[in-house]
Amino acid sequence: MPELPEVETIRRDLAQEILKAHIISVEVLDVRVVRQPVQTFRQRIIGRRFEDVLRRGKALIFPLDSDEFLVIQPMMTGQMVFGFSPPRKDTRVIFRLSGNRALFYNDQRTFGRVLVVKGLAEIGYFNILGPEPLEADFNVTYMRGMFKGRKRPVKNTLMDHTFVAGIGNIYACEILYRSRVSPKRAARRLTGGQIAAVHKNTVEVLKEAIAHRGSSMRNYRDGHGQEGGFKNRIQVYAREGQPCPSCGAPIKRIVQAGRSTFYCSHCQK
DNA sequence: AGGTCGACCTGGCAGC
DNA sequence: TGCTGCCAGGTCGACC
Repeated sequence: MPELPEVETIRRDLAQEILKAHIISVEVLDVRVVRQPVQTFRQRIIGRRFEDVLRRGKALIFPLDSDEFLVIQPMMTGQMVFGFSPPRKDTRVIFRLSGNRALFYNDQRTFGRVLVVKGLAEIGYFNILGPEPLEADFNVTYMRGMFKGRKRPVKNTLMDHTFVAGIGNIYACEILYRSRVSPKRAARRLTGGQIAAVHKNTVEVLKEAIAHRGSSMRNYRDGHGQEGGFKNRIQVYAREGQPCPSCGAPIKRIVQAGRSTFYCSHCQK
């Protein structure tokens, strides 16, 4: 599901709609996504007001006027959609807001996590997460250090959120394609030039994907339920057998650490 | 200690 | 129209 560009798009959409909105009531339609006792969750969220909408890695953070935080990790298929629409089959939580508005947490596979915490440190994810790739501390020097001595493939390293936050399977594939670096190459075997290219393309691809409101391959929808436009700019992900945009050779699919990787074996070395 | 592998789930799609 | 098997934007604990 959503990687950094998608979660950032949702964040921006919701920030336009729900700031200062009061949560009138909450309907938990599927208790599995609420990662704390539902009674506790309801007590701590009902009557509160949204003060902001933040993002860290692939998680949405909603500071509340109680100084607590509503945290949502959409995982593979979670959506956070603002509107007036009726619930869907995969709607798991409905936040009823003032003005007859609502926020729908939809999640086909129910891997997502919804909960209220006093501090973000209560959630393990935030404690192990690496730097934000669009912040200044994620520079070439940092990337050199993160690849140094790593035997594992560069693709797996890029997707490891303890090294850098927010990069998932789609963007790892696209970043390496643009960098002309093989996903199978051991991270420690990248040349200085390749590291610089991967760093530059990480920043560029993520920024471009945000500008196009993310990639809707299957389930992803933005904060208004619309698809993202970056899907049309994807060059290798989920394109097995189709011609490489650069050389025309068929895009290959391999499996690395249990995840599909798409690349051009002719262009990426 | 670094790195990989199931488990967690529902549903769409290809093939028979 | 089924059925089966495979696949899917993530994370984490178990295990090598």
